[in-house]
Amino acid sequence: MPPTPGPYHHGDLRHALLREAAAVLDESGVGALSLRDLARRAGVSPTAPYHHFRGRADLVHALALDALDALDAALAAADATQTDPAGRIRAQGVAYVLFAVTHPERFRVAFRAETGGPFEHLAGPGGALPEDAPAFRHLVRAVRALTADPERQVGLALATWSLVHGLASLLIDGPLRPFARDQVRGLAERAVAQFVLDA
Amino acid sequence: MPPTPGPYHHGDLRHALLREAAAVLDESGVGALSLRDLARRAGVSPTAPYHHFRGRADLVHALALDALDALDAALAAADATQTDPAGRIRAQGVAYVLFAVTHPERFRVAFRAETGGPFEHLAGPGGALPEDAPAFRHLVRAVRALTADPERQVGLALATWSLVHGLASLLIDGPLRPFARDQVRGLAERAVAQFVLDA
DNA sequence: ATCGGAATGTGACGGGTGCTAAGATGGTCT
DNA sequence: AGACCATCTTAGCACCCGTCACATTCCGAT
Repeated sequence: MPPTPGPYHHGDLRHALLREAAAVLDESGVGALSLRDLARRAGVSPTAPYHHFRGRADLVHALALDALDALDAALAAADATQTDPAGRIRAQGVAYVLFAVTHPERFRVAFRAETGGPFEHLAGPGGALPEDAPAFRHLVRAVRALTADPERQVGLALATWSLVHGLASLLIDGPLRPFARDQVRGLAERAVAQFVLDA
Repeated sequence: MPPTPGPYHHGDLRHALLREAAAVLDESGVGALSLRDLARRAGVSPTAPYHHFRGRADLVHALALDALDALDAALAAADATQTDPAGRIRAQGVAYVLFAVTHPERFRVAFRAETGGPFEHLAGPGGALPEDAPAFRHLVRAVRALTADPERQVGLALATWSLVHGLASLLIDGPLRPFARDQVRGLAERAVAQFVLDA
């Protein structure tokens, strides 16, 4: 007899799976995720997860959305610490990089298009800024407050986001990994400052 | 009888596997790579590849090195088209982004740390620029030619690389994907130009 | 030239995974 | 009470990775 067969219906399997998945993700990376393993951890049969996710890709997709939400929240919080537009942009940039360095796996999974990333729905006509993209909208608003010139708005927003995203990526995956955690803040601040010096 | 058993020794299996792998990578992504599948394509037994690669991760690592070499070559070529330092930096930036958009899977695999990326050996003490990092050294040289101030050298090199790397990543995986191919060049040029305006 | 080691290739095996199909169980609503 | 539906289970297929012992070929040393 199985030990503690437990109730036939788990009650909240989907969230339990997501919790376990987040733990595995943080400590072993997205490659270590396995529906069967998660089922095992949740004390449920190997194929039970398929009633809550269409497949592995769907589970990863859900994690990506969560990660993007977390990043979005961190940026919103950073944005709220400042009042002047330039300060808001700088704070968001630093927060962006710090989030990536603090939660590298979450950051990676948030921007992984392989399994149908979280930006599918944004396939609008090229040329326009994705104003409502999560983790981007706060930056757009701050830039709007900084300058009224639309041309400059697009350029500044795109450049700032690219800069911090690239810095974050290089710090996580690239040749900038050796940089210690406590240097990151200074690095990010200096990088972002190059843009918003002139209001 | 198996059709055309072929010679017992393939002769050049390692390179054959790498060629097939590159093809699979380009058209289906790194996730679709399988040693057994590659062996099948090369007309060889399922475990033959293990005599040329320690495992799947090793194969991916080799592909990453190749991809990084290709990027490095593209940057060197772009660098050579210009003579003045600012022009060299701009040309490299545009080439960087164009490479990523043209060969997204190669670009991705080049900067994938999950399976022990190609930047392992660069784990030097933090704070110093990785001068000899492939795909980075040409930029460092151009920056050196632009300004003599070491502080400014570091800032400019890091910021430029971060900018183009981030732009490339966002165009490939992120919310900037809808941007059409022919807009990319202009986007990259405008972004890079914001830095090297002042010599 | 031959002999023996090293490199390369083969087949079978254990452990793991994703995913589907068919049946069992338990809430829920009329 | 009865019927329905979501949830969970068992069984099974196909694929994969990596290791093992064994076969074949090449190549250099004697």
